[in-house]
Amino acid sequence: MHVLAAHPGPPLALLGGSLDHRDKVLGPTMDDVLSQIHEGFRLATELMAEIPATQNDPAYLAERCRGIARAYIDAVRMMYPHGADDLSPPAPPPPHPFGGGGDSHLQQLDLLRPFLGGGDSLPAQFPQHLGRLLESPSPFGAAGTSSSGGPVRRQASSSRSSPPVQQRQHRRRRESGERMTMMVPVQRTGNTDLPPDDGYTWRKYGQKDILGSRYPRSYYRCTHKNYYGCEAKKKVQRLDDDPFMYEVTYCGNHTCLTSTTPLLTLPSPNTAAAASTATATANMLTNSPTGSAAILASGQDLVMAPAVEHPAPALSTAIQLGISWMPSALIGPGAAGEGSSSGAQVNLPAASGRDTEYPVMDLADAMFNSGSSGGSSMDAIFPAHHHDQRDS
DNA sequence: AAGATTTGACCAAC
DNA sequence: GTTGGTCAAATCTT
Repeated sequence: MHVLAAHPGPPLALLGGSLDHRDKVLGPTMDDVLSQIHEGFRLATELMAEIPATQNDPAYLAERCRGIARAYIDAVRMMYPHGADDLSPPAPPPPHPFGGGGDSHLQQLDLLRPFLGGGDSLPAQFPQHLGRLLESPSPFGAAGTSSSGGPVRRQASSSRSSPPVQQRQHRRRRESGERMTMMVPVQRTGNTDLPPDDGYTWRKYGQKDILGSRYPRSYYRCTHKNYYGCEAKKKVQRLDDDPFMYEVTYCGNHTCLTSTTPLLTLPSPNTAAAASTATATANMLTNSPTGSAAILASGQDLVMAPAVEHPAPALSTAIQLGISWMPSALIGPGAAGEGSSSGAQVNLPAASGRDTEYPVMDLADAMFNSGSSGGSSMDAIFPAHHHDQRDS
């Protein structure tokens, strides 16, 4: 369903003209394009098989990623050999009310770049603002949002009594440490009051009405705080002027290895359900709470926020996160069907027994299909997933 | 029963 | 004094 070849209709047409037409002008054939995409997939598959043995060799992995990137970019060039204009659909779909749309193709490529290697792999016709966006290194890490369980309603307890002040622990405020803010769209389906999932497990520990803000701010800390001493926290606040967007501020690093969980998803028939996940994941791909830069999405454009000074996490984490865009089938069956917010465990791929039904074709499909239905094509890359937060 | 959420209170930074 | 971040008992969900 997500295979490019299975989408001869509107999606490809949105790419600036049918390939059939291009064929008539001596351009590459559709078979050529598909072959190129298959090549990218083949390379990606090889890489996945090699990861267990090469995960400690970033140089090698980077080069392999570049090779994969080149394959897909070549596919793009086959379809758009004439420059930047060809990268944009002739009639871009209207922006999605939840923040998607617009330059989705470019954004998708852009968001992938940190994984794809050096800048020389990208088409020269990339818009300048995207180029600037891509200049910063790509820290891996996670960010996110999600809390387990749905909203709970109860009567305020008036009988509660506070403990003596002497028993209160010292509380710090306004930590000056690392922090990163990003804008994340709300979930398009289901309970849109829930902030999007980011793959980590969070526990809400507070909510506060913020002066001048219509919506309260929620405070989360890592679920694994007690077990691993993980000090990662985040604040989630809905924007006044854009109720469909959350401002998520991450503070601290995740030190809980078990929760460095990328969004691992299986393709879902309901691809539109993954808008927030897609964005959250996309943000993960380019940022991290410990990263060097933060992306703030303003409208449809991603805007780079001032960098923060933190090293990228361990390579193992990077790999885990890095493969989140990879064919879900390569990531192992355990990655699918998790609960509703986060906590999926990474299952690094076993070289055998893979189901290659959805792989990079999904990626290519999403890259090349803007979707006239209005949904972000990133959905196809990061389909809806539901995993249970409660992991402890 | 265990774990997560809600929510008023506390407290430090402005 | 105000505000934002955190605590922790009560409550809810699984």
